[in-house]
Amino acid sequence: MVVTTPRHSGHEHPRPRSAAVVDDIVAQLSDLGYRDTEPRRLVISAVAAQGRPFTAEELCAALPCVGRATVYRGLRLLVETDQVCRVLLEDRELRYQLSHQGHHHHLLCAVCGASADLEGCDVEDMLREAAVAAGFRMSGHWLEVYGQCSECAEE
Amino acid sequence: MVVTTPRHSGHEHPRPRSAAVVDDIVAQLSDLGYRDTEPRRLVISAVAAQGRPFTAEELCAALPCVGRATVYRGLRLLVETDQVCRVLLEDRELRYQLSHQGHHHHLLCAVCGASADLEGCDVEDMLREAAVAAGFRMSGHWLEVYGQCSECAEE
DNA sequence: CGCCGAAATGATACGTCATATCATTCGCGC
DNA sequence: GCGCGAATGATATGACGTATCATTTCGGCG
Repeated sequence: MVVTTPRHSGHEHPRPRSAAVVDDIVAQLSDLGYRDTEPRRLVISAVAAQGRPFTAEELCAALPCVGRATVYRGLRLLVETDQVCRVLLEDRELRYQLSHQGHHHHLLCAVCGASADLEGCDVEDMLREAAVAAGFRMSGHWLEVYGQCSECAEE
Repeated sequence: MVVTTPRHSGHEHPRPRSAAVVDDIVAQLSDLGYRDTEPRRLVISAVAAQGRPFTAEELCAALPCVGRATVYRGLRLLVETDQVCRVLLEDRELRYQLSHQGHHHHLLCAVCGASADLEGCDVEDMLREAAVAAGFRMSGHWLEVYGQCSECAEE
């Protein structure tokens, strides 16, 4: 269930755009029984502020006032509740980013680190068939695609 | 270039089958300028003796007489020369196995750890097209498929 | 409002995995 | 054999993430 953020009735407050995203996520977590805490909001806020896939350590660095363990726990919670998805770089470095939809895969720019969602590509069925041919029952998969985004490819 | 192991002219020696594989790999490394050393042969031999994807640590444990650094270096060399390929489990654990062919993907059994090569499935083209649609130039990808092999699925 | 139990936090210790360092050894071409 | 440079291995280092546990905080309830 996707809950859209309720609009304020009056004029716009000078509140950062991301605040709405944070409130939205906090509300969803609240529905699941997770508390609304200051450090957790800070983590979510920092996640929402990232422009591209980031590492857990980067998040820790961006949140010097929040304990490392809390950052890691918050990140894990967000992944488990599908608010954040994990992406794997070519060198096996693990990064995170806000997830915008259900299951999907990522195109990752090896130069600038930008990511794009891979659309109109359902490898799932293809993989399942190939798995069956090998006598396997497919239960999951991991797929990342690497390349260069249009901007970086120009240079 | 694939070099088949020369057969002995006479009768079969009681030499393990894997010895031929080891000789073969050592010969290929030699062509590339890498020396034929005792510890390296031990590493290759242990790799060839594995029945399924294994971790670097397992290899270290199987080779108590070889230094850890040497095991890791040997493994890295084998990966770089395409003698061994890396597979990634669902929990991000990295494993290795002898590679039998060029670029391909793996089906991994989550129960027994067995692996099978994914045949007749060229996701490459599909991914490349989807990448182009997103304005990316694809340069590589990482794909692992998880499931249960026929034996483990029965239970 | 104030209490209380459970959840959450954070400082820190710990564990794993892999690489860096560097003195010593060893393969191998001459 | 000789010697040079590759290879080794004991060890330090470091990245990354979790476990522990005393303390704090949330939020439901009377």
